[in-house]
Amino acid sequence: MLQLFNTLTGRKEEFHPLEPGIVRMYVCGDTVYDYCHIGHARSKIAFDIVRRYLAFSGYRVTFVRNITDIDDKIIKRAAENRESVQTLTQRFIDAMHEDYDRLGILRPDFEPKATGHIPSIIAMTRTLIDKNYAYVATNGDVMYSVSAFAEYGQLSGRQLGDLRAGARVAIDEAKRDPLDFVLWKQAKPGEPSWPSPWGEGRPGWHIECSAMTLDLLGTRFDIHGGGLDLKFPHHENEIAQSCAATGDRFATYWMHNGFVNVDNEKMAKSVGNFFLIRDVLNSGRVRDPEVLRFFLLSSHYRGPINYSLTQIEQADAALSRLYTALRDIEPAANHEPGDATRRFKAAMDDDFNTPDAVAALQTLAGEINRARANAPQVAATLAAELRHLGSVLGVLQSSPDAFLRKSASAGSEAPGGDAAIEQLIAARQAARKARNFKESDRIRDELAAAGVVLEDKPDGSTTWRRA
RNA sequence: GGCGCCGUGGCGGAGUGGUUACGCAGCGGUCUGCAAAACCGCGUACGCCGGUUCAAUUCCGGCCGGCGCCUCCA
Repeated sequence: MLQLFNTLTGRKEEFHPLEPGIVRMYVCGDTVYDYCHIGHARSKIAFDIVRRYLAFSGYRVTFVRNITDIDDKIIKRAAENRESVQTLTQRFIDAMHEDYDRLGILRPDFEPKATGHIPSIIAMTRTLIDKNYAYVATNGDVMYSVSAFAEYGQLSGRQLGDLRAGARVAIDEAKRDPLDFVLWKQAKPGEPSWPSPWGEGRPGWHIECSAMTLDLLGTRFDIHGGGLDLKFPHHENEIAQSCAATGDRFATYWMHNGFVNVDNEKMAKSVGNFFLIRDVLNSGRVRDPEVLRFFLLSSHYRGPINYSLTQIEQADAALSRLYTALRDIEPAANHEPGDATRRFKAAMDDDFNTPDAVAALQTLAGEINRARANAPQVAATLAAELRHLGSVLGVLQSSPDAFLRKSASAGSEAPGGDAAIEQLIAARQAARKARNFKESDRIRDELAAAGVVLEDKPDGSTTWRRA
């Protein structure tokens, strides 16, 4: 039985979808004005795992992840670049897809854009005004009145009074309450805008998610996810909007992933300590995108994770061990779920405990290594199990040799490529056959200097990988 | 100021009221022409101080240290 930590209640709860066997989930996506960094990757991978595991567990999953393609930062950046908002956002949407595809993050079933749901946004805003949850402020913006929603603060555990006492609440003359937030914003000259009952304008940030979930998932759905930083105010405001507008309960389970830190500090655009996904993947220090993915799975999704090259190297070593176990084994066509699968499921059922799930894979790799010499059929069966479980985490999807022969250390490429390596290995084989070990060791040293590690097998053949 | 999280062995990182996490690194061994990989074995743990308990890293309280949200943010 799957248990997941529900941020709304602060407890681990048994997971019961609204409709048996069917899960509908929504995850907050990105604002597309720049390239995605490792922090974005973590959130997307965390919920990609949730989705994959739910499907693995037999649920039919509808997965929605939005794109925020209109907001202040986008307008500002487009103006700086002297390009249209549409050109800018499309460029970064394409880049986002490229990055996420490389990381094995499955495309959502629906990937709505805010600008594609303007009529629903306007309709919901009108409903909120009609129900007295919203008002037109003195500056023409439509504001949500937080004091009208009795449950405001339930997700983030905050009291309105405490929030008002906070020193950092912006003072805005147009608001009746400093905590009120914008639903519909009056357009300034030259800004992208849409006609509305309140004049030309554009949506505020929070209303888009409420409108898109309503359009695609209805008034109630099972899981709503996003980064911890979205818990307040974004998700709090979504609840206030959706519950007030529809009278329904919105999402049953709220899930929030922890941050990626650098030197123990949150990775963020505003701090400037961020690493872009594409820069990391292209740095030459990451053998394969799966390494970055595996690194992000090495700690629990709710806790913080510290990004560093040392961590990446350790992830590379650990994942390479799994691939090494799969090498030279043809996985069996079928396999019965064994101890590893039971442990894997138990771990994942416990609020998606990926570190423990990975430990199950490592233990399985050890079993394969022990079985491979004396019980090849057993090894083939276990290898199939390992690959299958790996697919739930989105790793172990390459061929072992292809993975292990990629380089994890930039600048140590052997000249001439793989063909040259094979030639040198053949020359070394000849020297070994003639028991000219001085020459064979010389060739091995030469290859080692180029980052190529040789492994002689019992049958006399030699395989290779990159360090 | 309000709300919340964290502190596990050299590095990461799960977990548990009494029994092996797991990986990386290290040490010893097996295998190997020598290596590599693999396998076998080994080592240094649970921030500090109290309390509860037959027993606490694991529950409770306090302290110290680190971090997050309260403003855009995955």
